[in-house]
Amino acid sequence: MNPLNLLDNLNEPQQQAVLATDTALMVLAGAGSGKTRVLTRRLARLIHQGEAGVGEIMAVTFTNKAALEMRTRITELLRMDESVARRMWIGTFHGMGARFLRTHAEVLGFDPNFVILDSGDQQRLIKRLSEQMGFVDPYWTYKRLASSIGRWKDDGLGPEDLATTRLRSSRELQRLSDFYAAYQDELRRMNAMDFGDLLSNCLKLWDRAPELLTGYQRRFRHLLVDEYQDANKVQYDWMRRLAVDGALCVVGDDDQLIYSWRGARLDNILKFEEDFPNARVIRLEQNYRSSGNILRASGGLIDHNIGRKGKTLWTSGQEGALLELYVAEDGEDEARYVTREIMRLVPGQSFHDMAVLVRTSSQTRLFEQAFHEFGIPYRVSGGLRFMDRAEIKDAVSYLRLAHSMRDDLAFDRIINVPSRKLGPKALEEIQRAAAGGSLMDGARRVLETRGLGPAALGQLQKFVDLVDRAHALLEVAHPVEVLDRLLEESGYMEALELEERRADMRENLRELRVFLSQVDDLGAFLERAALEADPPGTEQREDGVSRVVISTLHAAKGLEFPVVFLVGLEEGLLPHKMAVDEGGQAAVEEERRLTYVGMTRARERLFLSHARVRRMFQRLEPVIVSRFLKEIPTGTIRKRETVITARRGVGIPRPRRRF
DNA sequence: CTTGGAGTTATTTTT
DNA sequence: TAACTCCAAG
Repeated sequence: MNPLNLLDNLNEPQQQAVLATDTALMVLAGAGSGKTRVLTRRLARLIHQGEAGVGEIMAVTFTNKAALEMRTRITELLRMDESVARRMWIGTFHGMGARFLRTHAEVLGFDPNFVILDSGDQQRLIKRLSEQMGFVDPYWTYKRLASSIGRWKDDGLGPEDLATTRLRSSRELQRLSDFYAAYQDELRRMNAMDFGDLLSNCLKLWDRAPELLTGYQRRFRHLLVDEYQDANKVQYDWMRRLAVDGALCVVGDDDQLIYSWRGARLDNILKFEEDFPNARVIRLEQNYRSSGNILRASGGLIDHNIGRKGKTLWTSGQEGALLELYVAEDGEDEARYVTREIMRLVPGQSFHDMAVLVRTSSQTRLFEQAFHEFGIPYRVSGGLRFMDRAEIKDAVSYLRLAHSMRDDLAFDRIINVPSRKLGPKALEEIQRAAAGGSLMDGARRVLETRGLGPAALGQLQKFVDLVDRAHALLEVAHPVEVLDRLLEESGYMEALELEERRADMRENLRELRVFLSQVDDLGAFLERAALEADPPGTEQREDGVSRVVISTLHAAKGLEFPVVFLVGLEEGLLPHKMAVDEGGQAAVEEERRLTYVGMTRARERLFLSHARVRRMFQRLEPVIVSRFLKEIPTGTIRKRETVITARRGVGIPRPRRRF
């Protein structure tokens, strides 16, 4: 497009949102109202008009996918050179945080090559620490500890601030506060930060060195925040401090707030006008995505939420087809139904125009199986991610340890993988020898003092030598070579031979190798490995094959498809049992928003379904239909009769009546 | 001491 | 179903 026509094909409020750059701006953008278009045009215009240089704009998103998307669209819109586009600060909150903190790590007493812990690392550390400290409490499982600490960080609470939380007793308050503080000490000792630290340490950094903040405020002439409704306390503070009044634009939709479990607050939308008194608010309510029926159905559903700002989407488009509801016998039948419909639609639609949206990642398996059986190409997004696979984490841990010897979590993960007969007792000895230093140093000391049996010492020596050699090799060789040597000489590849899933694992490691070969700096690689669950070339798999997308509802936000299957509309799943049991009314409203997000992904056809019985763990449980289904206006849905399969009574067990 | 097997149990969503 | 704990063999 000619940059001069940046207002083409925009409606009145959209144009205003592109042009209003004199005061802070909040755009309340309903689903499908052209938000991304407005956002990219606004940025493109700022650059094109010379109101801000390419490097003076910051755009923050919540997911790497969204960041990449925005970057690509602006680059194309302005026909930017790759080298120029690179200078735009477009990324996730966490990515930006890491970037600031790497640059100024020493201000906070960290080494610039600090390690970023993912949630798995965090959990393992908390587990180890709670065992060490004798923190035993049936309620405070290490998982609960981990998620609570994460949540406190999201809420901007340090160990000293827990008094404001709802805890059972002052004794508990003290214990948790002590534990939280010990956890933070441990992170510091390891030169590590978890996800929450990437944000809260930025605030600390700016407190300690205000001139840095001033510098960045001057630098970033415009700050743009996407999916603003999902910002938590720390992200809000982060954003508010970085943006000078008038240089800020946030875009969000209270009906699509689906991350309150991570600290997102509706409050942010309400507070915006208080914190930026001159702020303008623009509402985008014309929907360009979905048919009238889909809009009416989803609008009827979301109307049942009490806590919302309220807005009414409208379209000038067609009513379109009615939604279809299918009641399946069980989960397998539901998957077969979706398969049949896809086959039926496929002459007119490409596979990649269709998506199956699920509440939990465990639901994906049924669809993968059915699609596999019927030869339907598919791609799973959300759910178990590339970087979470055991073999990938192992390989990355080897690299991490070679990169930073202080990375105790990496050490801990791989010291006995493959088995070196160095079990818990050996590790305990190493830990003792470390005496507060790193495990790597502890290992060296154990070797000096011969603090283990001869066989174990031999193995330990080999391990330490391997890491030392890899560390030295990093100076002169490409990381890929280092990885190859690590996996080969550690015996990891050999041990893989004994694994049952070795073909998969090998393939995954090969993909990791490809990804690694594309970077020239191990630090940059590890950064992305920590922050991006699915690095490019792994998740995207751009092989040109058109594939049906299977996605969790969370991962589907921001996407759209001509055909959407929203499955598992059952109590316990949607709304999820956890939300109903633990979160009460507010949590159910969030589940409703999640359903709303799913429905509004659809452009032309929306298929809903649920089963009559569902296999929960071992057991087939009778299903109660989702309350949300009843909240959808009846005139918008057509109910399809269950197709009675011939195998009924043979292959499909009937729900057993319980007494 | 380590390891593998048996038995048990608990299952959301993601940076 | 996978992830964890517990226990006995080597």
